[in-house]
Amino acid sequence: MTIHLKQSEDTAIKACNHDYQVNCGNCRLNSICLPLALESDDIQQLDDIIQRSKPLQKNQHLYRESDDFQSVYAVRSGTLKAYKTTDDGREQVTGFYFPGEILGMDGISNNAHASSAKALETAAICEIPFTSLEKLSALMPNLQRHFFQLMSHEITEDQQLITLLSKNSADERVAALMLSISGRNARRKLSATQFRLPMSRVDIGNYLGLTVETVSRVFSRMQKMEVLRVDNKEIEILDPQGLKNMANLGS
Amino acid sequence: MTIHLKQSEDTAIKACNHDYQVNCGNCRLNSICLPLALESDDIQQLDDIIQRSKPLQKNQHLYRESDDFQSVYAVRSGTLKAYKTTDDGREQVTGFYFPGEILGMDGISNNAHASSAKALETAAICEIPFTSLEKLSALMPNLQRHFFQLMSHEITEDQQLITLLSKNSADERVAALMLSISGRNARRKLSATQFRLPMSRVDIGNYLGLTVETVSRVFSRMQKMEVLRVDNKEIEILDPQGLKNMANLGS
DNA sequence: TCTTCAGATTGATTCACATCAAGGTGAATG
DNA sequence: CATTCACCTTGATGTGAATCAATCTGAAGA
Repeated sequence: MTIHLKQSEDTAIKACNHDYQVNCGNCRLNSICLPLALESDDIQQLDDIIQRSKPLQKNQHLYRESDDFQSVYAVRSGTLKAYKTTDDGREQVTGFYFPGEILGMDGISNNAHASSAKALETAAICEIPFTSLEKLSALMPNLQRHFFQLMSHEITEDQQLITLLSKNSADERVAALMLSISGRNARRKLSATQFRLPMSRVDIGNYLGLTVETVSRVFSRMQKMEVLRVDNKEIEILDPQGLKNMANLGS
Repeated sequence: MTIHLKQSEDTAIKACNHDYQVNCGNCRLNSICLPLALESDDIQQLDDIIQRSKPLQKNQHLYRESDDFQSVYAVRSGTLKAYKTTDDGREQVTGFYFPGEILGMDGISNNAHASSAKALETAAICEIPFTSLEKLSALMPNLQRHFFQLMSHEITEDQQLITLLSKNSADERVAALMLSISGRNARRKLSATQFRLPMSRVDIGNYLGLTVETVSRVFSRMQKMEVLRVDNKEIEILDPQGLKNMANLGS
């Protein structure tokens, strides 16, 4: 069992429930989140525009496609998925967002959210009103730069996914996702080899352009090859190099 | 033959060869390009930071993956493709860029270009040094806003492509691309129904996650169904509604 | 004019993943 | 404690696009 791995984040959720005084300055994630590039007095100003409300429950929406765009959001704890609904009613998952990551930037272009975002588990969110962020950006070159970089990063991530969908096999896609989640855990000082997947097999398949059955078979195959240990949503990477080889991306 | 359709742009290329005094103020594309949101005296300031050099020849690179990031670029005439090279040497086309469109924004995130860009035909380019653009953006809220929107738009476009690759059949993908090109032509006041594809079948297939053979077969099928007339790179959309149905996106 | 060569088309065959179908598992609920 | 239901797994079969293999086309160059 890897319950203990989640402990630090669960604690964070509780802390936030009891203590609405959380701020960017003392946030455990400030080295990977928006404040990353700022001096402490600038952080204070950023902090002043950020709104923290009570946590989202599992399956609650943060925003819906075509909602008015007002804010971008930082994940403080929990995980969200972003998805678009196609005209024939099907769903396309466009991304998963972990603590320290920013979502909602696709809404800037049309002043309306281009996708929906819902919590995969209880999630605490920092809301950053966009007009305030714009004004602050004009005053703080580092913030402006950092936000440009965040958006650019989202573009490169999407391009990675495009390549994955267009060129890679089912095995490679799943391996790449596991490596991505592992890396994002490491960034937050959590285990890179043991973690709990916050999303269902359906979501994984949807995100990777595969069916549930295929995802399930890939996991079984990886387990047989002793690259991964899979126990429902608990994942242990047994052979990181093997997984990288399987992903067939970076050597 | 649809040679006359290209005439306005060919003329633009010649004008630019002979006349390096082109500027944003008198540019035919200023209503769809970066100056879009600006007053005329602001346009002048933007114009001052823009560098125009001699046109790129077919197959010349504008920048290469991992080149130092210095500038973003606006296409004044011609077409470019952006592509990434995967670690095993294969190529993934991530976008096509037509006149009035901005490319290079994926380089902001790491101060290095995340993809390469090469000209599919002779192309005139406006280079916009990014540090200058940043400074100007801090002074002109409209410019900052517009540039945020441009990046956000790139994100939503990439998400469209992700959905296309993940959910749609070969027929649907090709139909969607034809509609996209048609729409972008219309935006530039060119014919929405007759145009010349600037890219090869290989590039189309690569972009859409299909092989050349499949692309070719789809074109043949569309021709048989009298939705499209295809003569090598010359395309005529005979039945726009039929094409939309085929794309199976917006009703 | 003939040659060459890259790009495009068309047909035959194969294969990876989707689809269809049938259980299995475990957390939530009465 | 039994029931339900969402989620996951595994197996059998089908299929759309990839692959393999020719051939065609037209522009560029000798």
